[in-house]
Amino acid sequence: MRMEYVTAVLGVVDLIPPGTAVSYGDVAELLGAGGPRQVGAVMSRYGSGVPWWRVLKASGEAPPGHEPEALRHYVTEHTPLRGDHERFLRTGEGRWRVDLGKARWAPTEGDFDVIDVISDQLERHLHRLSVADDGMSV
DNA sequence: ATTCTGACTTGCT
DNA sequence: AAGCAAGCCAGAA
Repeated sequence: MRMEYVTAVLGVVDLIPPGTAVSYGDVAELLGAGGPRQVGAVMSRYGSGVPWWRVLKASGEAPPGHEPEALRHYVTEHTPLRGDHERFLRTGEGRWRVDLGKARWAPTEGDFDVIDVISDQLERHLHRLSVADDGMSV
């Protein structure tokens, strides 16, 4: 995993405000690089320092293995939820999801400016690498 | 070069 | 609503 990609992803995740969330695929799209699985890989290994619970599956399911912890955050910051999360809190049973329809983060103009800078930097690095690769491959 | 793996997505039952 | 198969993207072995 290129560290430039990692920092780019984390940079975007840091912008996501409390009470909102986006899918892994959304982050990849905002970044204009990589795919959902790449973003997932970054969050899995390097996401501990950022609001990782605000990035989840497109279905609204919390990051695998971190449901309880994530749910505490959602309740605290009033993230729109669907399903019986109350029961999940009490008994650990029951299905629930973040209601991405309502919770999906809509970046402000300022956010987009920051995102543009981040993705531009990333693209420069990637481009430079591809040029280097071409030179070495012949 | 191949094959396997994974904090993914989408489309179809 | 829940499960499944394919597709997808990169990194690792």
